[in-house]
Amino acid sequence: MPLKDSRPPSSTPDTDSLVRRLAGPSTTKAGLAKDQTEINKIIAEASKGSKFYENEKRKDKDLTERIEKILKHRDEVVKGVDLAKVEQGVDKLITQLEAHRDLSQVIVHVDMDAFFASVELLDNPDLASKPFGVGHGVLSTASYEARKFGVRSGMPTFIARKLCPELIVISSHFHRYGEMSEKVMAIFRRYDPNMAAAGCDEGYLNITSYCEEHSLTPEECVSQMREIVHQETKLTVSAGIAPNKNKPNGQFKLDFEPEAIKAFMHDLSIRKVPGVGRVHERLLDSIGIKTCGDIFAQRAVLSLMDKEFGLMFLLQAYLGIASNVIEPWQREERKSIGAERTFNPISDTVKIHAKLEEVAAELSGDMTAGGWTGKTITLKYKLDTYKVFTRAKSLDKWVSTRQQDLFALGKELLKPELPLTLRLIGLRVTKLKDLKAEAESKASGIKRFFNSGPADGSPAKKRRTEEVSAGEDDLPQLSQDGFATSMPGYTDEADADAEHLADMEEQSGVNDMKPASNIGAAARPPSSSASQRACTAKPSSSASGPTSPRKKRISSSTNDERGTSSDASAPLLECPICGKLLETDNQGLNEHIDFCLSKQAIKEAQTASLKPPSHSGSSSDAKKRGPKFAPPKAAAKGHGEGLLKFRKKG
DNA sequence: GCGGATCAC
DNA sequence: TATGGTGATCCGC
Repeated sequence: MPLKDSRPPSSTPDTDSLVRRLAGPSTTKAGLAKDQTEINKIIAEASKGSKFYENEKRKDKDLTERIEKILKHRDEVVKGVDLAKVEQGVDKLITQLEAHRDLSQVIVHVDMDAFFASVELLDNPDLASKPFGVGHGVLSTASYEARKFGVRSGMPTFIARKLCPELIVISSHFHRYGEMSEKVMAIFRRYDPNMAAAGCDEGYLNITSYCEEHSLTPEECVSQMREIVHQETKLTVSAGIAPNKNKPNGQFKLDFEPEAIKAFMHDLSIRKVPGVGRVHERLLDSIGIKTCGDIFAQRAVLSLMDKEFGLMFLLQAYLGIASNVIEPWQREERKSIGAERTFNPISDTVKIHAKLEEVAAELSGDMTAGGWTGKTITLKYKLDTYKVFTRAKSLDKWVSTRQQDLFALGKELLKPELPLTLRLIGLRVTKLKDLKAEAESKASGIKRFFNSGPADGSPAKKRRTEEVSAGEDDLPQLSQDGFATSMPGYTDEADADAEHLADMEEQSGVNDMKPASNIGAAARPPSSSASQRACTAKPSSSASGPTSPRKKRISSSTNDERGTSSDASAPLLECPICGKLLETDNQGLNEHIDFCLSKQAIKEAQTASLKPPSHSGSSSDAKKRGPKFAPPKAAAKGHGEGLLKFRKKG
């Protein structure tokens, strides 16, 4: 496209939102320091004119238009409505949520500091105090020194060098990260055998039992744990007891008091709430919400526009309430398996097929090693313009795991799309079937079933049980030779630090980042992610105790049938959302609430307890169209590890 | 069931 | 020169 752009670079100044967008998703936020705007400008300048830049510009424009529509819709919806009355309804909901806050569990969010960079430092002390990054075309992490220049994970190296000319770029050593990750996770498991790993450098622990049994305060317990990690691995880890986390090498505990929690949330950027990314941040900003505290002031609008904003989700953020159930990720939870690869743009169909074949080979290997098959196959491709498309097909039978068959299916899906100029191609299989479980159950009468013991719903108790039966041997993978080429997720605390360090590098203890995750007794369910999957070498096994300890976790997702589980025993509690009486303990109730916060449930709760005057909208709302905005209700649970695998290079 | 979006890591 | 990979969820149709 020899298209010329006739305008001088300066004639069309980038909008603020575009400049920020170009800075990358990992710019967690926080009022950008002065430096940050300067840095963003440099990044935007370096990107200017590229296809990537044009694509970001397009997305930014789309979002801007979407926001305009939302505001218009808001003005319409608010018209003639008694907002005070709507607020009263929301206040009732808040009261109910508050009444069921569970502060009984001590949840810790642990996060290794600049993980990849720290491991590299162990192996090469010469790097100490030097600005360096790890990665190939894109950095997966940056040392603290490099972050001072604005270098972040996820940043292309050519831009990183513009920000920091002396930057040292070294390649990744995933095998090492995997080894170290295992060591650290093993230490965490001493404190909570049921911990949930979130990527290879993060995790959530419920230390309630450990503290009791060892007569330790949460702070003592976590200090000790961090010290042991340091002694045994020379790596530092930050931890947040309750809500936030601090780093580097910091530790923070929030008082387990509703008021303290709300005060903490009040000034916390909405962007730090798990589930709120760059897009939702802008949408919320458009109606005056920048911090969790702002949610309260806008509750009437949020209630009237629940569909767009997700009222219950935001109220929980405002209150600092979230799930406090920590469980290791389980194999049954897997929903898809796939592979994709980026390359320099290709138009030649023969060459595109060659790439597709490589991807098919990789997927085949992963499916075979993991013991998976499925019923639906999805082709994904990204044009050289960065626009992404998917094409799927569901079969009558299980997808073959053979490379040639996957390749053939991929070609079939791709055919009607050609000709194309692509920069990425991928394949994914969903509607999975677990071949290992099947083989196992056939072989022996495995009893992987829940002995549903309702009474022991408390995580604390579960913890004790621990039955780790280790079965699993899977192991696999092994990379042959390998060199890991794929970028394993960035992670490493991705972001934030850069900006914070810029203005607060000194004070090591305070800088929270991320999330408001485990507020109070609520920990953010570690989300899924396989992020640094490539890093752990032998994953599975150790990881979670395979045998599913049972317990079927509640999915919190949309419409599952509402638990009719009326087990016996336990007191009766009323769910604030659905009003249902449950025979369970507080913990069980919390789980139910998570689960209950589905679209349907929210709707019921609102009409039942809110009842906005005019806007009762019956059902006509449906057509209201409009941009959608519904953050994950309860956040997914995290996996963490079972899927780490080793990638090889091709 | 499909495709686009958004998000986490 | 040049901007990742894996997996999940939600929504509209």
